[in-house]
Amino acid sequence: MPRYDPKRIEPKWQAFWEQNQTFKTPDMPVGEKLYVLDMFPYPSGDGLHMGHPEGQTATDIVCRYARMKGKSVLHPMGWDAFGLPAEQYAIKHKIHPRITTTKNINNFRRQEKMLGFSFDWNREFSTTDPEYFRWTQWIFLQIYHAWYDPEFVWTDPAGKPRIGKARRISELPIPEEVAAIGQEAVRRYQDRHRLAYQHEAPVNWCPALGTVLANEEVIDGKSERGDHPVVRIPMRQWMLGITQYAERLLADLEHVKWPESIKALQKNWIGRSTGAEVDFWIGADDADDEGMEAEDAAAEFDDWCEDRLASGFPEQPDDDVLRIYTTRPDTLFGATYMVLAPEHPAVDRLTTSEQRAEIAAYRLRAAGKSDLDRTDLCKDKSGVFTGSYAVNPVNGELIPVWIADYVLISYGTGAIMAVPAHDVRDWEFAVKYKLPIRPVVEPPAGYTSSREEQDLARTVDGKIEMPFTGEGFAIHQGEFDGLPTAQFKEQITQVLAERGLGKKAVNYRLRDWLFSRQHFWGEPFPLWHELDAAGNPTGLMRSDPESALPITLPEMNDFKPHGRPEPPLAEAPPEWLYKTDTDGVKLLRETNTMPQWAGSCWYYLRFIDPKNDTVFVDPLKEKAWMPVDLYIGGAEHAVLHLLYARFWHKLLFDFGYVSSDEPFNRLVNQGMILGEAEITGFQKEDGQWVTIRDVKEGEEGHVLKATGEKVTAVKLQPEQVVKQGDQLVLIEHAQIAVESRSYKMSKSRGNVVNPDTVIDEYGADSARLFEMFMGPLEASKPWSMTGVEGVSRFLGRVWRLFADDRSDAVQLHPALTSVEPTAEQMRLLHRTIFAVTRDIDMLSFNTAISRMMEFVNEFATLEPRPRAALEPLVLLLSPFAPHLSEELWQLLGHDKSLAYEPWPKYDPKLLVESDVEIPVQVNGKLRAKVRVPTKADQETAERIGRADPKVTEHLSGKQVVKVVYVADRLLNFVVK
RNA sequence: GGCCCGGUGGCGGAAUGGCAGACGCGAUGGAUUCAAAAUCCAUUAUCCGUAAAGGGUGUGUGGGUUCGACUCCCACCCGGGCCA
Repeated sequence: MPRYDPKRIEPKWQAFWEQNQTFKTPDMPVGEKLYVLDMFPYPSGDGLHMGHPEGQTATDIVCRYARMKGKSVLHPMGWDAFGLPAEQYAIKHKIHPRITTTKNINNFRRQEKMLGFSFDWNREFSTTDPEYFRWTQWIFLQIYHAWYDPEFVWTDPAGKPRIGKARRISELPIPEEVAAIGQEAVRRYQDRHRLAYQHEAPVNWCPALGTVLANEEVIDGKSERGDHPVVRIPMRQWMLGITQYAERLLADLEHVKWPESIKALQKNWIGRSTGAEVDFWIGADDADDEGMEAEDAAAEFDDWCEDRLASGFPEQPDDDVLRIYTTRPDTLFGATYMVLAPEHPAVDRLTTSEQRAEIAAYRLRAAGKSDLDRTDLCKDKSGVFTGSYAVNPVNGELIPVWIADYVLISYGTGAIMAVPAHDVRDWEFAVKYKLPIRPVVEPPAGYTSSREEQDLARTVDGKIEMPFTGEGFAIHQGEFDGLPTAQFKEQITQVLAERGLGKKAVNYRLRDWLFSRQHFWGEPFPLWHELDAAGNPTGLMRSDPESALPITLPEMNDFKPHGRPEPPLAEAPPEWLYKTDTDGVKLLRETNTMPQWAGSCWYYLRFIDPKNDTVFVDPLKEKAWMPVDLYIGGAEHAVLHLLYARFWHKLLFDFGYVSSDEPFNRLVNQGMILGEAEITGFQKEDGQWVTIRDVKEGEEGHVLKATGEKVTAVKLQPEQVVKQGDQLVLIEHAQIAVESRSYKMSKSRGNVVNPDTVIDEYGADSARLFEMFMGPLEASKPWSMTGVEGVSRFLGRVWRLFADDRSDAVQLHPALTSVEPTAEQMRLLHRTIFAVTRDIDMLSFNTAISRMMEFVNEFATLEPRPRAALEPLVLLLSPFAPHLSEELWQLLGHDKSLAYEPWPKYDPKLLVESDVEIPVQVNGKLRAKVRVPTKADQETAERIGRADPKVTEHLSGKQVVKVVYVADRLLNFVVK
């Protein structure tokens, strides 16, 4: 009596697919191509979590379906295996990351194979394979040897005119004065313009752990592990010039089929704003002259203005000005002070001797804070006066220059003009330090202040004052009074530009990409530092030739922190670290490694041509398979991975290495799978229950809102609670409301569901089917073991539909015969084919499964069963539950795999019935249902409708004012 | 604080202007069985009605548009995510 037995069926078909290379993809597509990609998994030591099979089942369904529709499908899998966790594990357990990585990959592969996905495993690779990172390094060299020419006019291979392009560094025009100095000056000039360049940037250095931490490992200025203080210290870093692509990364979002929410996230991240750059004069830097004498200053300022009128606004600001960026140049007249970031280079020269000590102390404190802490609006603003003044270019007024950590060196120019009347942060700061506040914009009539503005209200001389940050009309600005903000912005920018004092500017929140990490387990840079005779770096670089790639990691067994912020590779053996070039110059290898993002920036290209050892991807194959048609993964990569990959892709496009300007045409984010729902009640120490509204989550566990008294969370069973109104309450104490929600799966919460367990108990087909049946792909949904049991029961019913579970051998069910299906059965079949096909096309897998359940429910107990009507179900089900379907297909007497069997077609004629039941409403209320011929005209429908006794009753004595009739949908009488 | 997503039975969800609750879980009753597992059948939003027939209410709250609103518009409340 063979029951549905996934343990027998699933390994059998997995072996079959592997032996027969069922899913091997041809080098070049035959006919229509479809490239379906899952986001690159990081093979962690924990194995797959339930989110992996969710997105991957969705892509697998799409792929299996597309193959049956005759498309050439590329569906690969590989591993994003460089990264911190393996290295930290290595430090702790003294096991080389290569070993743990291999072990983790093997475990991941085993789990993936157990789920029966139709990947072409011949294309598998890991980012840690030298043959892969050889090309990661090669692409880095393309970036390194490039500069961005924003004005370059060209035509792309598709014939589209374009402006702006990455070009070879050798094509960079060298200014004559630079060329005149000599070759070294030219090299340094080129280095400043490369798309990969070095820069002193702050890193999160944790002295106690003796290591540099990633931003996400720092929480509130402390290390995530160990809670040790973290300081921001400047270190030489590699940066990639992604900001050069900001405009294209923004504009091209319009051309991809991505969720609007993800596009919005990327747009926010890029953060384009328009405004003006304006120079505030601070006087020439005289060592002996501290501060400005008012009269002298006025005269010198006039001279400076005249010079500027003649010379125009310079590209780079001179030392005698502070350049600021503002989105509100219309408020220049309201600027009453300036603020520099504590790290701003002009701080030293502006600081007067009496302020020096205070400034120094403040800068030290600011270094200990992260950017996040500094910009947090809830925090108190703080700052220190430098003792110096700058001149407001629009009115010649002297205004004090402060430093404050709410201004970030990395945003805009690192300096702002402060307009307290029209900016909440400036307002807070001005109020605190008693700086003048001067309104220059009047709110439009009927304006109500925002809550944020109201929160800052203060009373001066009996009048309430608060900042106004919106747009309005200019006041107290002489000739400009009355101008609306938008218009005034334009005009003042124009005026500043004419006088050489400012210019229109576009600014991005997006920063250049900090591309170096002080870690061992990453791709080495193919770069060398030149050393002088004394062994010190000269600042000049040499790159490895392409023939030297891959640059592999040195053999090292000790990665423990050495107490200095330099990377672990600085401790590498000398033969790896040093060499002498052919011209006798001594070289030191770059010891930073690339960030984990690097490997995932281009893996989708390598899958197209994974074994190629002459190019990173063959151009013909690239053109044939790209772009990725469907890309599914978690929303956690909405910004960084997708932005970085798009950036690399555009650069490769500029150089003609790839044929499309965007890599991922359609993107879908699968929702998170949460743990099973938990019901939680709260008890005080004396065991008294407290209602959820009185409880809040404190620093350590839950506390009472009113008193802060600790309460204990108690896990409850569903039988202990009952729904009352819109809340759940205890059955025993109806006034006590409890909490019911599902949490993200996490080890600490102990609610993690392991795919291995689910497969062991119910089989891969049930696991896959349930993940799809739970709800819409994009939604977050709680896991449920009884739910898996439900779909498992469904598969059992499908099994018994075809297989005889009472015989000893596996054989067809005797009730399955060649009996002619009825018209009604054929209509159900074709409606099911139609619905399942449409739902797969819309990635609406949960409803597709429902339709198949309805179909099966209809036939499950029928005897005899018409084989002709049932056989197509196996094909419909096969993308969802491939093992069971293959087994049934074989049982039905087919000797080939169904993987390439044509997808069932529906007959549109069979979708419509001869007559249809429609609701009859009177004044919008349902009163009867009547059967009318399909597509009946209104007259017929109305006649049948009126004839219904219920309708007659509701119409009697009333006057019908209107009849609404929608064919096949409804009939509605509007009566008085 | 900003942006985004969501709020429908005991639970997951279906319906995107036209019969609210498809499908599944859970629950209840029954059949089969010596018994169980498995399987099958029936009921299952809620209130009024002894029951049936029938009727009222109902998609977070309040308003609006419409013959008709879970669906569209406005305001608010709550939950989640991302960013600050």
